[in-house]
Amino acid sequence: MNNTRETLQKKIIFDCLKNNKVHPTAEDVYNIVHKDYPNISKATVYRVLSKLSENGQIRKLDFDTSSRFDDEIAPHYHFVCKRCNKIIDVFLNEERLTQLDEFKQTFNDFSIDDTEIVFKGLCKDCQKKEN
Amino acid sequence: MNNTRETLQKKIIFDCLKNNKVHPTAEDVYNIVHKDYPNISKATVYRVLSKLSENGQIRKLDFDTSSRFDDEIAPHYHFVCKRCNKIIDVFLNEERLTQLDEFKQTFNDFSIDDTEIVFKGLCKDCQKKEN
DNA sequence: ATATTATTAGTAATCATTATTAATAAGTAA
DNA sequence: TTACTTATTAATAATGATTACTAATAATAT
Repeated sequence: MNNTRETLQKKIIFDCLKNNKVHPTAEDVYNIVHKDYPNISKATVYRVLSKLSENGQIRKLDFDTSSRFDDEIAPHYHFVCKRCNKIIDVFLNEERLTQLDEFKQTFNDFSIDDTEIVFKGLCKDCQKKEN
Repeated sequence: MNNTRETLQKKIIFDCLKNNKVHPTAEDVYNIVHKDYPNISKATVYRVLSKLSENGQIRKLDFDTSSRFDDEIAPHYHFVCKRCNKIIDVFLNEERLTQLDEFKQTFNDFSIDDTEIVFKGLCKDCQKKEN
């Protein structure tokens, strides 16, 4: 006997993330699913997103006033534009990943499970507008 | 003519950060300064900390449910213990800083001003307790 | 010293998130 | 299929962090 249940709400919310790869907030997800499923509760969205990230099925990103959610669970990092707040995924190549791993092993005071890297600056479009 | 004023409150709050290098939240700072200056307002603490970080005099850290503030403005990164929530400063040596700079220059889609890195795992003490 | 106005204290308002609770429905067993 | 157990949900209240508001205060230019 399994103590979790497969519900329509969980499927809807998970699918929403799969179809909206823009790092939406819980509020964003609620607004999207609300269009097609107007009686889904906001608390359900928060709870399901929270549970999914606990289970490692999605990632919770905490570099903003409200948390954002990412269906991409492969190791990657983020760039945030200071002007338009756009978020761009940053993947490291093999060489960089190796460097990062080596670096993490140089610490004796702690063991590292997760690494979050956020780059901030101006995206291409906003650089143009700045001139 | 300067449109900002040097107030006792600003000095008290800035000094508080200098004397409490534990990455306190705004609430923490309020509680500390409140002991010696009971009529300082919580809104003032929030406003002054926000202004100081805008001016680059302190750093605002956003890896928690509430923002934390750091008087150390030299480039450095952070480790957060998942168990006891302790925060440890992580400084990169010259070699690593150079690697990071090189990496940042490989992007054509954006320019990078700031880089925030948060490592998460277990600190030495909590690793022991885990066994 | 006076005038101007940036800043503050105190508090209300807002925003994001979590807790509560009665109703619902997923999974199990009869 | 039907009944049963209880995880999950909808709706909403409560909480916690932060910001907005406003009259009073005090830093600085004149």
